[in-house]
Amino acid sequence: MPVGLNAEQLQRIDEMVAVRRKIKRGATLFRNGEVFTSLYAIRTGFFKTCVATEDGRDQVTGFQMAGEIIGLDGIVNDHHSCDAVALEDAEVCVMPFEKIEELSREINALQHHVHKIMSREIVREHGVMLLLGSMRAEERLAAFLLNLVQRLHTRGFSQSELVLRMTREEIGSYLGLKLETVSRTFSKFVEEGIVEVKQRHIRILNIDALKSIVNSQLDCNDRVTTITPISSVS
Amino acid sequence: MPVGLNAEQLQRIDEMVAVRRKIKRGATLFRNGEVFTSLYAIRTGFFKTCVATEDGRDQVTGFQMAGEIIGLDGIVNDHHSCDAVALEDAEVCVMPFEKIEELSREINALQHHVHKIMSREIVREHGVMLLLGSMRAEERLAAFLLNLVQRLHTRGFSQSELVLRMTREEIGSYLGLKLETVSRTFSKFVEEGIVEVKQRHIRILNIDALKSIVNSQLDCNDRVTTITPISSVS
DNA sequence: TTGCGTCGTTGACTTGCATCAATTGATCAA
DNA sequence: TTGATCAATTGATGCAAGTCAACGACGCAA
Repeated sequence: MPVGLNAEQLQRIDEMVAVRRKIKRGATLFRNGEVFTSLYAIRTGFFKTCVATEDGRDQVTGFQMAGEIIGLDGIVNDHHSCDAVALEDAEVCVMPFEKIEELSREINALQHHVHKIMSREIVREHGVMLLLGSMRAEERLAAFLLNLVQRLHTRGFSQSELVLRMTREEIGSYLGLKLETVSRTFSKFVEEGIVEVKQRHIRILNIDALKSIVNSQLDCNDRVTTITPISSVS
Repeated sequence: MPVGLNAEQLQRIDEMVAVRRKIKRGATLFRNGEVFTSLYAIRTGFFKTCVATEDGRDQVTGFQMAGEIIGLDGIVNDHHSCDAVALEDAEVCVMPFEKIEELSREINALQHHVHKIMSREIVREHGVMLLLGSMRAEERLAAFLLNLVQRLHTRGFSQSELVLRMTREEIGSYLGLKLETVSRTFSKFVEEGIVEVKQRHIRILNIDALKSIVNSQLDCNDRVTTITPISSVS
């Protein structure tokens, strides 16, 4: 991950991430309450993390894909405070946190890398708070799709097509909406010619329309005139 | 902060936090876009942090008080991604992040302490996501009050009385509600005898009622019968 | 004191999303 | 294939919170 390391340092990092673990679809990598020992780097597969209240409500706090780090929530109290569930068969690198701390005392680049990962997660969550606190259903779903497709694109996938690994209900939980609202909003986007939806297969037809939905509710009246000419509304 | 350090280590940490900075009420400690150099430990005063979209909406992401650390958002990109505004005259310790990294390579306890602080922030934000994603107005406000009073209590203040340092609008922004809704919800709590409200002075009359509001929407029908006998409804 | 600006409360009305419910489509095992 | 189960769509209806607006309370400066 970091660059500019010598052979010995690389070797030691390699050793740290040597242990792998496979998780079947539907199984949990860790659960709320379990003792925290390690962070996990996702090699393949797709996860959701979620927190729950006593009374059974739960909230998806994020979806994680290859290359992302999972388990940071466990550091504070030596116990995990959320569940990590595989949404498809997955494989992770197990990185014992004590090892990480030990190595990052010696390798400055690793130390800083770890700090960045945690800070990035904090900033990501700020974004989610903004979404949940001030956006309307359409904006939330548009932001969600843009975020997903962007992350997939950096991993070499298409900019315009994606396969959702999660149900409408899970999307809804993440976005603070009910599954029916998610479904209706998808349908609305389809009507407007912004996306094509075949079950979990999504094709983005007008990415600019999505972007303009996200960063302006002010434009909500402009939208029809701004977007319609571009999009393929019949 | 951490314990079990020798004299020399304590000395070096003391040096790191030696620089102070005063911020007047309404002034910013840092702003979105500014270069990140330091974390700040709040000595006195009260802050809010907020993020904004291009189109001018903004979202309060947290309220911070004495003893808490602010600025973690800046680590990822070497630039801050939110604003920190003093809600009352404040003083902070300026802790250059390079120094923190340097020292925490040598002092294990400090290293782990830093990791815990970041992890705690991540977990806190999970809680806010749960609040924003799945709670109703009353639950949000009750959770907010309980959280504030609990944090104040650990700082030696009353368990039942508090002075809000922020406006209804700022509370609303944090909770994903409009200021009118915050105001109405306060009024509702007053009617039910759960709190006393005189402008920003809040007295909690029935903390159990607040707690039961937070962790059950299931009980929403029980509530009247469960709570009324205890509370001082006239 | 007066006037002014900010903050807070309350009422009347609207609306976006939730809720409830029915139906269709997909997946999979027998 | 067939039934069973789960996921997704769509419609009808209700309600919590938003919006708009008026007013009151407080602090501050002239």
